Amino acid sequence: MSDSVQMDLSASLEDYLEAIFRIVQEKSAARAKDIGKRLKVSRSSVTGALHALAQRELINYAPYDLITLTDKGRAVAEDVARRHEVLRDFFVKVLAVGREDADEAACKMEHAIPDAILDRFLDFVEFVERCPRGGSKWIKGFGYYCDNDNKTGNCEKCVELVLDEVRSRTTGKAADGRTSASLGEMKLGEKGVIVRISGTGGIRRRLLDMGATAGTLVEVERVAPFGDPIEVKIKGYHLTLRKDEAERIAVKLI
Amino acid sequence: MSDSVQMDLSASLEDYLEAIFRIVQEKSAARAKDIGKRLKVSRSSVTGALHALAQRELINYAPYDLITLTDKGRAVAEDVARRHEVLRDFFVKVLAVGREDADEAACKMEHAIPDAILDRFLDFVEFVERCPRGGSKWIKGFGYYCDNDNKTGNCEKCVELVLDEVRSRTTGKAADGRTSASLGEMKLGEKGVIVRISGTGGIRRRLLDMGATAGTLVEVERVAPFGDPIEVKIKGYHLTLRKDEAERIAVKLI
DNA sequence: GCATAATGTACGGCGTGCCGAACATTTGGT
DNA sequence: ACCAAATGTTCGGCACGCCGTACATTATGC
Ligand SMILES: [Mn+2]
Ligand SMILES: [Mn+2]
Ligand SMILES: [Mn+2]
Ligand SMILES: [Mn+2]
Repeated sequence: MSDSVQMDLSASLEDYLEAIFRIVQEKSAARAKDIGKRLKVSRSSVTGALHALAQRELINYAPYDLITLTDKGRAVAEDVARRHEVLRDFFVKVLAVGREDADEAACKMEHAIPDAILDRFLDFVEFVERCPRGGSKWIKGFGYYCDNDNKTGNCEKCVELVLDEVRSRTTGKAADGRTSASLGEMKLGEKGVIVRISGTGGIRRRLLDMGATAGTLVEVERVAPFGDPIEVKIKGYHLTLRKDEAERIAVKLI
Repeated sequence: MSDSVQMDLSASLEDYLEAIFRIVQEKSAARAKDIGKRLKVSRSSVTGALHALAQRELINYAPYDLITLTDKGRAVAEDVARRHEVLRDFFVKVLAVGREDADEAACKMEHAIPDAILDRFLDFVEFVERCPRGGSKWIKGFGYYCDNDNKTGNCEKCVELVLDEVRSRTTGKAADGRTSASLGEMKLGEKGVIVRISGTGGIRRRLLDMGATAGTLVEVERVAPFGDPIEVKIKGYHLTLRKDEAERIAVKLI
């Protein structure tokens, strides 16, 4: 359900690949020096890793040349980055860990987490995010529990927060009253739940491949000037859709 | 707050130490063969690791002899085991992962998790366990969410479960109506929150060292025939207390 | 263009962790 | 007591992954 790409890379090589992926995102091509700096490793170590990655056909590598990812390499790198992000989001959004610490820990643990458990982490974060609009109060109960040493009582405060949440629960409308839409109409930062996927093109395939069916949470991450393309996060994956593709996906706003 | 013992062992050596710890728990002394079987590693690899551990004074080792842990070794092993258990408990109790998978994942990730985040995991599990008596319904909401694909609606069912929980919330009495007690009076499996630590002996010190103050959750894990000694879990640590020590710790049952 | 700096690579070395084969010791059955 | 099986150790070898040094190439300023 989750993976599809497995390459059995060492933790070290996964980190090199992830670093290249990030650098390419920023600068379109990576240079050994940047990789070394990012991973706190010497230039000669980078060369060694590049050979290993090139031999596995994960990067395009010629001595002294700029480094880019092959298609296979990008797929693997995206998988690593997804593990990183799912863990980090859990640490930040559920455990209320600071972004820096969360990133550091995620980058250590991403190499050890099995797919099935990663999926659970993702599900849990989504459960927390979707249940009530705008962030669950009961998860705020945890924040209260953490911060205020409210551990002697029987968690009155946290139950109170849950009650607040339930009382204030809306009927699932967006701020402006819309209750359903197509993915193409959603605005930056809005979240929704997939209701139907009408199209028949490659997108439908891609969505099904990653297990995104009706009920799956979608979040709009980026929108280009004229609303095309639109970047969404689904199941921890970042997906770029053309406007006409996005319009074929019916969602219910939450 | 959490650690106190850090030895900078490799993941591999931590696993050897943890294995020895477990085997000694079961059989009082470990033999190389059992270690190898447990870690799926050859006998010669075990010998190598034993040298490394002996050199760090973590095990008592003489060629051909039985293997035991030094005090330092036991302390480090307990720390590894705690990381393992905190993670496993989170996977099982919060993410609803099966025990086997949870153990396997925990044993991979235990080597990569920072102390601060481990503490958060522990806090989160305790938050879930303590909030309402007998396991939080809202965490059952997550189970429901996972199992039944209840993802299209706006989580009505899970809110319903939270409401149930809030309605049925009791005032914090034990099954037989007791509401407070000393740790010495608690029965197997009961949970409570520390209210006061009267003693002045080593226990007070030990509890404070691991950050257990008023408000800390306690669970009774084992009780010897005449209620002495009593084994409790506090902050992920397993603690064995004499009856007279336990009686000096006032708790509120939950 | 050319000197010089910046960057990249090759190589040898080190530490870790694993293995199998050969050898050593202990254990257990007779 | 003795022999065989079980168990433990040593040794050489391999794969990683890192480093520093020396050397090669490329970029940059003049
Ligand atoms: Mn990493
Ligand atoms: Mn990472
Ligand atoms: Mn482990
Ligand atoms: Mn473990």
